[in-house]
Amino acid sequence: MSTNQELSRVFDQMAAALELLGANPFRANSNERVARVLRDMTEDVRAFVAADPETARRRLEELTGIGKGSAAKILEYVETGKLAEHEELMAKVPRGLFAVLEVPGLGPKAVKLMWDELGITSLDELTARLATDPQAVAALPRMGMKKVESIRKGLAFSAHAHERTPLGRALPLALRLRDELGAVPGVKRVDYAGSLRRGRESIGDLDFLAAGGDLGAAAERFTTLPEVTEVLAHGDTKCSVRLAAEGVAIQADLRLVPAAAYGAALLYFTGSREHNVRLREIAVRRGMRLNEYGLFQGTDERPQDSGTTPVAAATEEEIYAALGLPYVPPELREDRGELAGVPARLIEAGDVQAELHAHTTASDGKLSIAELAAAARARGYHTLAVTDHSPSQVIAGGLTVERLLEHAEKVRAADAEVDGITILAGAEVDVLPDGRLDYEDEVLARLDVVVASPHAALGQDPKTATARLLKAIRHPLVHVLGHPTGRMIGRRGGLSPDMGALFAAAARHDVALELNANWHRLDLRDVHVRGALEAGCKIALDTDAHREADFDMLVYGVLTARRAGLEPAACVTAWSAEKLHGWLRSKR
DNA sequence: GCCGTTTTCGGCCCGACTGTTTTCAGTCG
Repeated sequence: MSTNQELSRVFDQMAAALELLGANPFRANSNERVARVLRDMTEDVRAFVAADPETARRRLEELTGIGKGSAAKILEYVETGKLAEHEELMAKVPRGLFAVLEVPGLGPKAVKLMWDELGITSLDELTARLATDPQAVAALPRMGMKKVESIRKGLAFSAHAHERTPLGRALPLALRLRDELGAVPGVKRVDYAGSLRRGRESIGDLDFLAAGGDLGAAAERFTTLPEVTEVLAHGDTKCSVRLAAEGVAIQADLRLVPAAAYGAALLYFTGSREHNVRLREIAVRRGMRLNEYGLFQGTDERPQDSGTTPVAAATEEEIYAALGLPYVPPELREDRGELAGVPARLIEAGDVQAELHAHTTASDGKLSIAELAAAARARGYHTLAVTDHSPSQVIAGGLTVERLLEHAEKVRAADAEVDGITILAGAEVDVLPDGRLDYEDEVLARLDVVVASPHAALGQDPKTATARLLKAIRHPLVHVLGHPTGRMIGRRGGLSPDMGALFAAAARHDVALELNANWHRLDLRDVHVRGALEAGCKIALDTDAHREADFDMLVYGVLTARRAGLEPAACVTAWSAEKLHGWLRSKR
């Protein structure tokens, strides 16, 4: 685990402990915020504290959400490996209570009450007490048998409560359901919102929003879809169901909203929660009130109930404008400083014109050179690099030097034959555990494109991993560092190198960092792409295609890239043929 | 604990829903 991850856990634990001890809730909240800022940071705190502690302290204090107190705590933890306040708090709160706090329906007040009055300090103790003596729990203030029942249900559900669905499974399902709902007569508009609309790499549940005439029909359709396994709620303005389809089990909500307030509702249900909080704070400062019904003049409670006409409500754009803010695309709504300014134009799928990372049947792909080229050309690409695996990838059919050179000949022959696209001879060469590459330099020099990627020894410690990847970046024949961490979402964490050092080296040596669009990977991840851009790096948005349908993975990479603020100019695969080819040749 | 284009002190987003209540606290998103 990186130091940033360790620290964000420390602050999260302090926040939970403060809640359980009944401290000032705003103090607990600010610890949570520090945890989030640390999670989103692209730089390794350990590295920049080591470089110069006083500069580090000043730069930490400049971050919104981190003040003098928290900055000092971060330094204390990095320099000594522990934090006195954290240890004091952990000594006061039994460890098992943190798991109890995770049970849906149980919050800090109820957990503290059961701890104080009944001595319950773990999930096991809670389960046992509910089995043997539910009346004792029901008799506590503001409890009752219904509350006991809901805790029982929450306990049964809590093992799965935090499971998230990968973006690549959630998006196709959501698109299909959106189209089904949109086809219901009377429905004028349907969108998915929530973390899916923001393009997060994994999704908690699906949120749909509908407006139009007969919304009862939309609700009826939604709750009787063939994928529905359970209807959780079916009201006038909201329906909730559980869905199972294509290996995905997920909760989905449909909200029915009036067309006049569609933008306010879309803004509200898209989130993130933290972004919405910032917007409402700005509204209050300007003497207005923002909720899911609109932006209202004045700060009265529930202005929508008194028939007040909102200042803005129909579209998201007019709400941002009325707040005096730039329109923020959904992917950037994470309270990571987006209200201070957004990129002029985020990258779109249509901007991508080249694929620099793709495999054929020569290694582990499913397409011939000609088929791969046809698939790339069909998507309007001007350039395709054929980059099969190197010898260390035995399972993937990595090519020996002899086979590689033969393969490159065939690629060049295909390039001469096929019109409308340039086919380049390349390789995805392994970055070996010690940072050497899997082909000799004289072999690499004969290729048009070299993508260097780590595949093995992904459990290396951060220091070794940093040295390994730096060596690959400094190699003069490398164009792209492929899926730099090697992580697989939900399966393995991959390498945790010092990203700041990688970004600085990649910028200096003119190596593009890959954003691998395959939804199992999304590597680099969003915050790392952002860090890379801040350091002046180029990004190669690639699909790592092994079969035709893999080209469609681009959409996941684009969403991730947009979350990082990527503009077309910084993306080598969005460049014109002339510019891209010139850059590739500059390394030969 | 953090923050400031009204503030360095006194605030800190907003509404729905549930279950417990005679007016509202707790939880959730």
